[in-house]
Amino acid sequence: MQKILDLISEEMKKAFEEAGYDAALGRATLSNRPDLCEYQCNGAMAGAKKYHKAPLVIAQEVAQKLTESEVLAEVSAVAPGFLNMKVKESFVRDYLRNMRENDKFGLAKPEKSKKIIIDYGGPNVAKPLHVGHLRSAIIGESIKRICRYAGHEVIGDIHLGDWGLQMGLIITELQKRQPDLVYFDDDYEGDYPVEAPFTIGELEEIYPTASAKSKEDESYKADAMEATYKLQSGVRGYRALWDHIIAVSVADLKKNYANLNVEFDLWKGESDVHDLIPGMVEMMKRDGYAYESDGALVVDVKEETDTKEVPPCMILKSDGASLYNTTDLATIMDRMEHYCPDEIIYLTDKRQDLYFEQVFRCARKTKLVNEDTELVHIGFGTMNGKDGKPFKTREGGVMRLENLIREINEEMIRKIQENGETKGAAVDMEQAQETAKIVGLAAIKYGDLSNQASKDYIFDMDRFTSFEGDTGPYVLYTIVRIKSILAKYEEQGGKLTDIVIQEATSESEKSLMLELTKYSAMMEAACEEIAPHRICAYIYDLANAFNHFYHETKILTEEDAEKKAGWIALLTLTREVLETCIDLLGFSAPERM
RNA sequence: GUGCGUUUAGCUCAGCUGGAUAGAGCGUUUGGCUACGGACCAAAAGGUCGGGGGUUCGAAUCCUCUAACGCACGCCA
Repeated sequence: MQKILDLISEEMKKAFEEAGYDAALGRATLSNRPDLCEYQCNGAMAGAKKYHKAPLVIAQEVAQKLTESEVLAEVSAVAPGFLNMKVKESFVRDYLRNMRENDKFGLAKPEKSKKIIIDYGGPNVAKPLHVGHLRSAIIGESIKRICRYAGHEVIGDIHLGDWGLQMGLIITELQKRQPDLVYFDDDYEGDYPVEAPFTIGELEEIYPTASAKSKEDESYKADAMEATYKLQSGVRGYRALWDHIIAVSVADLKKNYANLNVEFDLWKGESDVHDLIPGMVEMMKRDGYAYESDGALVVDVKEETDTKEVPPCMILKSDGASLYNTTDLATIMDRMEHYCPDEIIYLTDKRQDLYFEQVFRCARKTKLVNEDTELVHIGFGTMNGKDGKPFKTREGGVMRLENLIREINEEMIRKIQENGETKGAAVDMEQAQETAKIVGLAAIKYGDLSNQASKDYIFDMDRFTSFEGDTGPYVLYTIVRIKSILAKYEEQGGKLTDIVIQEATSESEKSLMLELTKYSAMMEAACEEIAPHRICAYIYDLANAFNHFYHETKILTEEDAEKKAGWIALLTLTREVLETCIDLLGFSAPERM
């Protein structure tokens, strides 16, 4: 299905051509003066020089050709040469009817369906999630859903941090505390227990303790490095212990991500590519890419056209150990082999921009990726507190994600109760909690996604949880309101099937309809630019347009049955579009709130 | 030092790829509840788009210089 702007442009281009001008001048755009018109075309001004004619004359000639248009109701030429247009009610009606009948409201399929891997989340095992993980999860999940909806094959991979020194630290601390565990007995040959010798709570306490000790105590650190080495070289007991750590930690992570409505297709980690590293390093040396510099193994990634200094990409540290770069490169190799994606998208903090530039260049130079596989880094900004500095707890520590979510939920419950009380209705606590969870998540996600990902943003709990203004709860409220009307219509014996949208009979109705027609163009842009914030801006406008229409129109008491049914059809489409959009943002609407 | 990013209303942010009078929300002021959900709607006030120069019919948007702030620049991830 063609986008509405393309249809209007086509009409315009024909008119330009008929009037003897270049058709390309006929490109129509949305009006930026809604008080004057709905759409505009500035081609007459652009063509003035080429044709040595006053722009207004050109515009008038073109407008002349459109008096019989099926699409445009009004076309006027205005000084200095604008073409102002209004579209026909029947045209809009037909467009919306088509939207309802088409899959995805008529969104065109991509020219080529790509296979895309999205690498997001990136938590470390045995460490609690904190607010720093929030953006990667929220933005990554939304991008995954948008790309998938647009028609691409998308694989989301959590890319766990599960293989570094941190694992050695945990094992070391465990050994100090429980030296008698069979895992530490080198002579033990039997099966290891199925049950882990620790809980997630203990694990989360062990890591920071061990980390602190290793910073103060050299010999402790040496032990941890030794343990890391033994783990990585496959010592049985260490490996079994590691399995426990992963299992306990992953179970907890799954629970936490599920609460965020975030789902990964793959739970791979750094450990999965450990065995690939020696071969990869060998290849890089053999093919002459890697060389030794200051004891470390590096690959040059400078390019002639660089205006900045790009340091070489380090493959191995001077002690021979692998590092982040190494596992990332090996992961690329692994992904190429198993999935052969057209594109890999990484979501991390934007401070890692240069780092990814190096890794991508290195992967290309050493031919780890196909030439036509795109590597994309999407760097997001920092989540700041109201003071404009990185978000912290009141005490100044790192805020755990669970606590942040709990605070939001408590605030939501308070608001729901308040509302119930002012209405005089009894508040069902269980239902209130369920609703608070849904609305709270929308508040957090909308608050994040409505900003451009690459920018820092201020996390303002009061603002995000408000039901007024440009917020998640406001959008949900609008959806709930529509649902409520549709339910009443059915109660009154109306049917939601076999009804069709009619021509608009009021300004506010037409505005709502025109807002709906923008859907495809918005979605294409959101996907192409990988920009969830466009969806947020759109549903906010759409919700506003609906509320405006709603306020002016008595729907259920309308006596003309066809008109009433047309409105119900319009509401149904509005609801479907809104719900589709919020699903792509990663949240949903409750039945009541 | 080099590079990247940011700078738009009191605050938080948009600005659809160069168009007319730069838009929202919050906050402030004002009006609307005999309710299809007022958790809403309507209206007002509020801006030399960091600053200078340039490109052109026309610039928040493109080029250039400049300022402030943030970030990154080989053995962390």
